[in-house]
Amino acid sequence: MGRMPSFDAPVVVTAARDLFWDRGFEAASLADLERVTGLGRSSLYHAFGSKRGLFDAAVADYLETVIRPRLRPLLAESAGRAALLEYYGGLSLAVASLPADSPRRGCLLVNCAAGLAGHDDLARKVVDDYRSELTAALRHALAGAAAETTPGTDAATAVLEERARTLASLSMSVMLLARVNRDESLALLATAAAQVRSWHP
Amino acid sequence: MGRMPSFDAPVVVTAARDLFWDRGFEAASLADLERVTGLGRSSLYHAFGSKRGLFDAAVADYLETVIRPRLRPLLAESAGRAALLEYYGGLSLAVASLPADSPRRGCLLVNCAAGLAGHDDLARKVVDDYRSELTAALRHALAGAAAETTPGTDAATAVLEERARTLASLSMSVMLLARVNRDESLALLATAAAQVRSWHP
DNA sequence: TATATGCTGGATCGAACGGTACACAAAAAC
DNA sequence: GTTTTTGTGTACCGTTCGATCCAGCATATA
Repeated sequence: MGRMPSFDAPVVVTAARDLFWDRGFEAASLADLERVTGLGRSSLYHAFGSKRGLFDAAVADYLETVIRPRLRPLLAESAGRAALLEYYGGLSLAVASLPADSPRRGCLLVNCAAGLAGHDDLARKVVDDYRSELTAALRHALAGAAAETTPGTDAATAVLEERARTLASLSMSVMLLARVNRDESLALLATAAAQVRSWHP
Repeated sequence: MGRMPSFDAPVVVTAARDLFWDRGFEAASLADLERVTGLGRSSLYHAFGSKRGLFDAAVADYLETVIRPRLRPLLAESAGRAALLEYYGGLSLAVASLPADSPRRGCLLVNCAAGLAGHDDLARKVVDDYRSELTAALRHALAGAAAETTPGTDAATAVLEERARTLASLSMSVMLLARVNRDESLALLATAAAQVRSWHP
């Protein structure tokens, strides 16, 4: 009973997500959101309640369609050295192939860490959960790699933790630099891959 | 000829700098700037021309009074292992001692990288110059450390470059995380110091 | 077809935004 | 003391912000 929405919700969220990705939460205006989604204010507010509601939906979409597909191979049972190197390869391809004016440069959540998360506890938690998830995925693949290259010896968990933390931080810096200096971002990705190779030759 | 300013310019710039540091360029309103500086709009515009002019002055002050004093020891003739470890020690102290609601958490320029620098070429250049300066300082101290621990052998420049890039990236991540998860930020600083120790035992 | 329900377009809201105009006050120059 | 130059306070500019309201329309249910 009642009229059906004339838009496709996932498409709208994706369009909004790319705008937030590019501009950040505050700098993305409702006029911009109307433009990129093709929806009027009424529909936007009816469907998402507020600008923040739309942003939250965009973040959820970002995690599910951008972040997790990238991390999934690192979490596979068999993940190890090769999965790590493919992770960096895929990231390099993405950074290198994006046009300079693409809205999808860097990472929505890394940008969020420097912006919203400074004063919004909810946003801070989302960003920290992302960091945690990224670190866990890298840790898992590092453990697998250690089992491959030095079979039989359990890697010291302290070493594993430090390496995972290091790689996660390098990934975040890569995303930060992607908006500032693409060549440096790519060089950093190469450095991260080289680090993995030196740990697991 | 003419009236003297009734304010101390460096004090005003410092106050504005701390606000920009905390909120970022766009989220710091003129009303906020009036409040923290104690000056009226007229005086602000008369002295700095625009909000952006004040921001640029704040960035210059930030580089000169916050960044460069920290990097200077790394650039000393004698800089090496000890200088690097002291650099991380100082950073740890700063991150650990700042109250959770301090405006001076993280790094103004790292925040800028995720915000303004995305669409402002001038800001992008300032941020990239900062990255370059940070990397150069770390590279210099790493070269010194290599000369200390393995005297006589010139360190391979490629290795030096990768290590400098890694440490610079870790520093930027530390600043990013300082606004999100202080404990993780400190853990990352400890990891960076441990990395230096493992390279130069 | 009648009705109930929910989507949509457009107008509009009050608040906040960055920026400006101008009269006045104060101090240096003469 | 007069003049000249410059800083300051106040009021206000037009624009944009996120958000809301409401009339009208489309459609699933009965």
